[in-house]
Amino acid sequence: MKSDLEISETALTERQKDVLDAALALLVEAGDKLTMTSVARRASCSKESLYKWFGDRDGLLTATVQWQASKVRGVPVSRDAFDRDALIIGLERFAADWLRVLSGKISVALNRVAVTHAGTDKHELDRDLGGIVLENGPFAMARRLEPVLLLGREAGLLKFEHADEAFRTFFGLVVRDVQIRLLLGDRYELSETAIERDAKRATEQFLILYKP
Amino acid sequence: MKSDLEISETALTERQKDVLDAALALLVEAGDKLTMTSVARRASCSKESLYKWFGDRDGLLTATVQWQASKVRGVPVSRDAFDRDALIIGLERFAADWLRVLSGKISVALNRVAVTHAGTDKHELDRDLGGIVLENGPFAMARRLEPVLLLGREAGLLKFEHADEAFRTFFGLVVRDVQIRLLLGDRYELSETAIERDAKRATEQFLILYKP
DNA sequence: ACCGTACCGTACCGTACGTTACGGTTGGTT
DNA sequence: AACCAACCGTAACGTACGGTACGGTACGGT
Repeated sequence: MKSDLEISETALTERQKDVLDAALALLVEAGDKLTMTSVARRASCSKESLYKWFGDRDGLLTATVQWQASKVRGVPVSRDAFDRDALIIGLERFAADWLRVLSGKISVALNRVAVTHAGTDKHELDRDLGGIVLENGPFAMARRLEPVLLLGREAGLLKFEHADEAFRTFFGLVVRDVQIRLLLGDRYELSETAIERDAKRATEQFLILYKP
Repeated sequence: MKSDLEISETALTERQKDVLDAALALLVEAGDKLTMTSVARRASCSKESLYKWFGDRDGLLTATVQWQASKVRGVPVSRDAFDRDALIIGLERFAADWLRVLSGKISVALNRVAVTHAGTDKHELDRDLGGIVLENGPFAMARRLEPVLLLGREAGLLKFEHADEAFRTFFGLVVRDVQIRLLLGDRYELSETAIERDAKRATEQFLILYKP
């Protein structure tokens, strides 16, 4: 191993990453009917290795979700030159990024399996798919957006009491019924132009609601 | 049979309704790990009857979802004396009703199983759980809200181009991240006062965005 | 009294899949 | 060369569960 300094970290070998990518692809194609055998076959590895590396089926699913989550890290926002245009650009980019992720096949598949799992007890085990998705989805978005909102307020461009409330309203304006419709299997293509249009609209509406 | 005139209709006997209520309760408790045997035991009926009445497991699930859907019919809005207050009352009541339903255990359980099902191919079979939930959830809400919005515009209280777009914004302002968080298993209690507060807030925000 | 219908309870079957076990191959170390 | 660890492929095991079959009971009609 190269750097084993982290405390209790992933430390995935390349081989294991390949396996997780295979599992991810399978999850997108086949949903939760993904089977250990199918993953082994797809990744050209033995089931024994799967069990050695990931413990059991849940461990594999968890590792897969975390692996995908580790791939989508957001980009921060620079603090200097923060004026109204910068705020608008920032919000629009957030909204568009979010819609793009949300409507992607991978996100839909992952959210589906996490929702499915959230129904079957055995929560609290910190290996909790729903928690992981929540943590890397809405919550991560909130954390990333919060500094932007605070900067906006600091600069006198926004007015709100709690950043959390403001974020959740922005979330609603951006996502609307898109996610639930996709999760429920509604055919719903979101073109790039539609995404950008929606991002602009949500941002405009947000600015109206939270203008000083 | 009493009246076999309908083409392909529900025509549930009382006994069958009892069974579906049992299935519903089980679905709330156990999620999708509901098994034919458990339903039979809970409802004190034989598996043979389950298969005779509902065909197979999917048929039972579909019937259960439809049965629940048939129970929550909305109340219409009267057309006369439609002023600004009536509009506000109407919107707030819609929002509060919706939040109440949405955050209920039954709704969460049903949406979970529908999302799970939406991942497993065999769509398009018109016996489509996702479609049913969508139809009786967001789409039904849209149909119920549309006349209110149109009345509001007619009365010069609202300004919008497409009622659908306006509805979806209202949806976003009301639901925000509540539903996805609940579906993903986030502990999130929504008290009655919180519901009413949120309904008011969403309505206010909506009126600001769509004022003439 | 006899029969048909509808139903309950339960035993049973087939299969899919999670999990384990094992024999064989490869590649690096001594 | 000998050895060992890691891994592949596959066969096998156990079980949960969807689906079916069948015997037994209650009841209304004739």
